[in-house]
Amino acid sequence: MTDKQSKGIRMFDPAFDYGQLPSLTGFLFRKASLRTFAIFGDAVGDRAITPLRYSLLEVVGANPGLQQVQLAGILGLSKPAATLAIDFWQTRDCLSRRPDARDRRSRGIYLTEAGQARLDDLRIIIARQDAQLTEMLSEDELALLKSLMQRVIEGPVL
Amino acid sequence: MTDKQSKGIRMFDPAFDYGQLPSLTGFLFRKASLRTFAIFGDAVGDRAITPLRYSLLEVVGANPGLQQVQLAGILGLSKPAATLAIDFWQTRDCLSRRPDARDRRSRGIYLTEAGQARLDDLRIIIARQDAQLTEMLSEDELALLKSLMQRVIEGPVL
DNA sequence: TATTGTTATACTCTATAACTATA
DNA sequence: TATAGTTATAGAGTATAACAATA
Repeated sequence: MTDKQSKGIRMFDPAFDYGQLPSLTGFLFRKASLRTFAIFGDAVGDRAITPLRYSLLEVVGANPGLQQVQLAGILGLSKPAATLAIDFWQTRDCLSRRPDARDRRSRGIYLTEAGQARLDDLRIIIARQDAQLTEMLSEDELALLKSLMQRVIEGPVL
Repeated sequence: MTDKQSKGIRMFDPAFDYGQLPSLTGFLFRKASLRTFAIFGDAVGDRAITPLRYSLLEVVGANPGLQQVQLAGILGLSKPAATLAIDFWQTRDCLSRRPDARDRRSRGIYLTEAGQARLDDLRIIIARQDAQLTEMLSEDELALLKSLMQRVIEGPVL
């Protein structure tokens, strides 16, 4: 690979045959995720701030005081992975662990002032890069894409 | 997490606020990829056969005799990662490395007979699981989703 | 006994660097 | 000198198991 910038990542090389891959919706999702991840990194600048870590900050901001096990559940992480993700932001003075008076085993997770400021910044940067990701679609097409994606994500009604 | 089956993975817990995450197309792609990966695993049975490893088999099947560096480029892998992915299938008698008469440094990658049979099986299983992934969409909606996804993946025309 | 959170440990995946053999 | 492929090694990221404190 000669170019690490997202613009340089070619998704399909027309010189080769990809078999049935391009006809698989799941394969398209994976490719779209890769492009998302690439331009996410370009936009945020700091490669340490991954989509997962940003998600953690976003969820804490929207639900102050959650327990670590709850955060682990929401983000689909094991307890140790949640511990480390929280450590990441606490090291950077963006999150704090506060003792819970009612259950002294658990600790509520909160944004610090710096964390709130960081989140405010990131929300803007990331909303902008997300718009860039879909800039080739009209407003109607984007709304349609999102509603179709939502249905696929939620899965079949059993 | 109490249920590792794909059906048991709930994508959004209505008890919590996800901030701006659900409005980000990139976040939806990531969720859709996770669901794809989960039901891929369920469908294939063998957890060692990842989407990447299946992709390798598919590309080799469609382009017999490619060099390893070419495969690495197509799949977005480093050379060592390509070596290991090819090793994986060679160990299972599905791929073979054949010397290239014109350049004795390189080796062409080919499906073995067993590899062709394995690929034939996998293609069917995976096409079926892919259809399952989008079973809540009509044929027209699915076609629309795919064409929108294609455009997002290809990126802006610069 | 069960649960919250941390630490210890191991596994997978991927990368870069160093190496061999060719070109 | 440069390239194809392998091996050595290291760094993320994640998981399970064991542990301490508390319920």
